[in-house]
Amino acid sequence: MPNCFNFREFTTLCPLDHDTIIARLAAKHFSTSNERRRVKAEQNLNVIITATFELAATIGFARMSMRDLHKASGLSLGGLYNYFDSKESLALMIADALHLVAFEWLPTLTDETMTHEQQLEHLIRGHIYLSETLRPWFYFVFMESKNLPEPNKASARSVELRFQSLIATLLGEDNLHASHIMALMQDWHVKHWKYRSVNIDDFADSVVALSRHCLPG
Amino acid sequence: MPNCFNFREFTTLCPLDHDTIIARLAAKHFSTSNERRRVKAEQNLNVIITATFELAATIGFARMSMRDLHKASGLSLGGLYNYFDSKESLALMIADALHLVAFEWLPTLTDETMTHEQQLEHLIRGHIYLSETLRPWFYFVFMESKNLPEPNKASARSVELRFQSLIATLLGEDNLHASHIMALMQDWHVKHWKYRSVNIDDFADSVVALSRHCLPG
DNA sequence: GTTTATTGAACGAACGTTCATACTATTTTC
DNA sequence: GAAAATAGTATGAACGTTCGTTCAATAAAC
Repeated sequence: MPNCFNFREFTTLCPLDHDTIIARLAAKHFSTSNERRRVKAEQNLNVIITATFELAATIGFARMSMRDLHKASGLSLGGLYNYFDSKESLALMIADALHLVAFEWLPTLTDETMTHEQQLEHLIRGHIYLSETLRPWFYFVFMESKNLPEPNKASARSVELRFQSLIATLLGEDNLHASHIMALMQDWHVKHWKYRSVNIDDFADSVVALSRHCLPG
Repeated sequence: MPNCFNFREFTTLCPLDHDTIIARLAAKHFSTSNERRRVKAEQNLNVIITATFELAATIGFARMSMRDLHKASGLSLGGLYNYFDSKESLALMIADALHLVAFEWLPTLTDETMTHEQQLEHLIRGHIYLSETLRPWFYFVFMESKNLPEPNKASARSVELRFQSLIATLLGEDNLHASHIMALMQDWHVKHWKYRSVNIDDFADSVVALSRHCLPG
């Protein structure tokens, strides 16, 4: 694992975390105005989204009722609707926020001065470490995207395919191997119950090592 | 790919397919009695489960209403309840049937006379090919298990871990690499929209080749 | 004629959403 | 600086709909 970042180093170089995304969402939907109000809006948005993640992970987003969310967040039933237009739009807001923020930033981890092997390692570690920092977001989007309305489902797939193409290019346009690497990386958040006792750097090392066998030549 | 089965050969040697599982379910819930009735019960169970797979794949099982299922299956609203006790028990029936039938049979593909490398290949191809034959079952269980009641969720995880242990043993108790191989195999049904134009034997070849790098020594 | 299976209207509960009302800061008026 | 006016936010009872499920009535099978 020489000359590449580990998880600890990643957290210092990555500008994205849960609070950052919440702040951007709050800024987008509750434009400037008063400072005290902005802080309050951020707090409320935070508890709403955090509670949504917990409920969706245990009983599923579709089974989660607004009354569940009201009880879990502490906000009143009607008050929730100051932060989204409908239950469905809440899911869309979360999915859009992750896609915009995460998958625009990840490709900036590489540049053309690096070897393909180095770029591959940066993308893999970047993806795994970011999916740990934003694990509830990644898990929610993975699980709930499949029954979003068609345009949003298509957009989620296109985001995934775009990242996969990035990897495929490094492998000499080998999309099958690129799919394999995607599956390996995503397993960290999709099946996280398996990895409770696994160190994330060990996991990333292992995926990177396997991915080297996918390089051409 | 010498001395191991491909998908075509697999379909001739595997005793399990969609109709087999339906027949077992029908036999279990509609004991002997009349022959004509048994056939009718099998047909109805078939359309119910097939319609459930389609609806769950598009809008999700939780969003699927009994009226949706009634329209899609052609059975009356009340008539559905001759085949299960509640909506939830329908999901449980499907999950239990797959677990019982598939994961008890898969381990019979190997025996101790084979090398570890051969056993590994048999298990991997067996899993991938079976998940193709029973793709709607595998996809449904993968997607819906996570929000089943706790005992059933735990049982689904234990079934998965049991199969993973089988692989880990072949790798010298390397559970991390065994997890990787599970993730690679499952990608075939979890992200099948990616593999529309991929030949299943090519896919299995690729996973087997990667898995060889996980063998010790 | 008796048994078995099917039907869909009807039920109560729970759903997402709304809105008149109450509250709490901030601004304006004197 | 106190009082009044204004604007922004929070509340939860109430609304119409849809949900999973039941069951008296009906049809089919033996």
